[in-house]
Amino acid sequence: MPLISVLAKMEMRGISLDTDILKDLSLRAGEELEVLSDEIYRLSGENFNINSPKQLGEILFEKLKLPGGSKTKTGYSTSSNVLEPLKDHYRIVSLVLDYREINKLKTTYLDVLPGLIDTFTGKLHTSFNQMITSTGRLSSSNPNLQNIPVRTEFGKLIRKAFKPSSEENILFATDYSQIELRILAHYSDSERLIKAFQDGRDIHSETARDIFELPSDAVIDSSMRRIAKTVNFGILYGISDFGLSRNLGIDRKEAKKYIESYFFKFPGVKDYIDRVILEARKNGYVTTISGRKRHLNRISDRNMNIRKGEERIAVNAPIQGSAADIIKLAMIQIDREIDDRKLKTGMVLQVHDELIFDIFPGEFDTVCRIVKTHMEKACKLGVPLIVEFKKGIDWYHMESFQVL
DNA sequence: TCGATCACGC
DNA sequence: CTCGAACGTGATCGAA
Repeated sequence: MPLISVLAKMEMRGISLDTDILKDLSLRAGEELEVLSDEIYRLSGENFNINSPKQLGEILFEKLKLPGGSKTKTGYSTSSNVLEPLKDHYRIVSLVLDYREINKLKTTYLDVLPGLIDTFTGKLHTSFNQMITSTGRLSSSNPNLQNIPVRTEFGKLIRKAFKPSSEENILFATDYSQIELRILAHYSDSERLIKAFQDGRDIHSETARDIFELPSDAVIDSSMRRIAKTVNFGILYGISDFGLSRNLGIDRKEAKKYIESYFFKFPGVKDYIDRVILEARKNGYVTTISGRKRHLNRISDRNMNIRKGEERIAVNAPIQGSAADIIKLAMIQIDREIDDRKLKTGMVLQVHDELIFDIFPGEFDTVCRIVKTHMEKACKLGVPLIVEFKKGIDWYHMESFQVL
């Protein structure tokens, strides 16, 4: 039953890393940083440490008098939340954001990962920690391979360096489709949510139709879908009108309207939230689908900030934690079957709702079946669990495909 | 050495 | 009227 041996095997197996690719990217990043910092200094009229939020804040908000005053006790906030709205009006802000992105990638990944390759195995070996998180998720450290960039194009290039263990092998990635929203559908027993998943519909577009009160055949444009997607994520995290308004860049009134119409259309979700908070107050903890507890000792605290914070945790922990339970069960079963069949293919990474395998020649079809079956049947919910598949010669060139 | 800030992932 | 997303790891700054 234990997961620990599965994790141990993954850690020992490691993953191949092409350091030439990272060295090349690091060089490019260095040149780009040079150009960006020169231009930032020119526009500032002086040299300073761009990596120092204190110095940067003083340059932007005192010397150059950009709008957007102080925010923290230590001085001006220069977080991307603050800088993002300014970047179209002030070139220096746009350059700073670019600098931050490139510098992050260079110092956290490009210049660090090659030095962590094990001299004996020639591979990268992470540590998967089971005893760290409060929800039951795994964490990964030294190096953290659960936060390899994917969002920006330059960041995604880093994934070209992650390769299967030989030229003949294939990298294979599977991920649960919307597992947390499916768990919410299961717990809330929301008729509309369950129906949407049973019919295999795009859940964010469906949500958009509901909160904007559109007919079921209405075409959903990208901005409506984006709003609905943010609302869905907000629900999972224990939503508030303030949080949603900040995330969508709209005023609080409007955010409140979205939330109200969401709860009107998905009353089961509203009930779930109320129910899980009451449960936390009564028991002092909430539980996941396999019975893991998250203690919430301050759920009835007099301080509203603390209380609201605990309530958000009460809403989110059963969802995030159950997703963690489910993928762990799948990992154990997949590992056992690979072992029983004496296959050489091995699991190499887990990224919360995603598994990555190093597939050996001749084992592809077998492994696809095994992984699909165990992931989709790991837990019986009120909605189907669906898994999506990708394969490729490295972690960048991944192509979707169907497993029947 | 360590808290604060920032940014990467889900 | 407060504060303000859930869960992590890690690089860097700068005060202690």
